[in-house]
Amino acid sequence: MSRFRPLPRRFHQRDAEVVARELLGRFLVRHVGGRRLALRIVETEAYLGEGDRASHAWRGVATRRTATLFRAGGCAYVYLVYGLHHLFNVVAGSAGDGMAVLVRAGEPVEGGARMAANRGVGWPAPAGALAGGPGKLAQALDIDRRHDGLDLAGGEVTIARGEPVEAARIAVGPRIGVDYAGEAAAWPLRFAVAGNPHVSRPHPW
DNA sequence: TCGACGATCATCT
DNA sequence: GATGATCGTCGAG
Repeated sequence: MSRFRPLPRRFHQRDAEVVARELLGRFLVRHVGGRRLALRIVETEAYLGEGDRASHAWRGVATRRTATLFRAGGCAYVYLVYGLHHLFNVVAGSAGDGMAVLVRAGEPVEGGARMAANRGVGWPAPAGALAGGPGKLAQALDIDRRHDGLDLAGGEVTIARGEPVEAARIAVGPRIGVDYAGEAAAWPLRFAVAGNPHVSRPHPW
């Protein structure tokens, strides 16, 4: 009996913006090598699919890389950026939507020492050093393209229940690193737990 | 087949 | 604030 109970698949099968808000405060749990690593999600971004130029799905058709992005909500979408970093997303919506939520930052709640080792930093680590950014988060949890397409309702990587964050405590702003996306770059689709020190950029709002 | 370019991070000035 | 690392993916030819 675990303190981490997975959320049902239908939790993720809603609009990406709703899922992005409601993922705050939940747990991202990784089972590896007989150990359990867990983060409390404190920062997310929504990618709306076709029509959202910042999304890998903006043209509306699946490519080799984006095939899992078009599946039904509740599975992982993991890819490599800049030839260096893996980014972990939760696929949202229904099959064909191409919607997803990028998990940008988390607060370590279990397995911190192991995450520090995965990251190559000392332990204890300062806030944000382990998972204060999407590339760091994936590295801390040893997540890479092997996990692309995995069901998040139970298995190596799961999203578990936690205390949802009330709307008044959610900071909203434009997404990071999508300046190329024209009008969509300014859309307020980045969500964070206001004032949380593990967020990927210090007091961005 | 080739060229351009990232949903980033660490390190430098 | 600026820059280099580093490679899979995609669209053009």
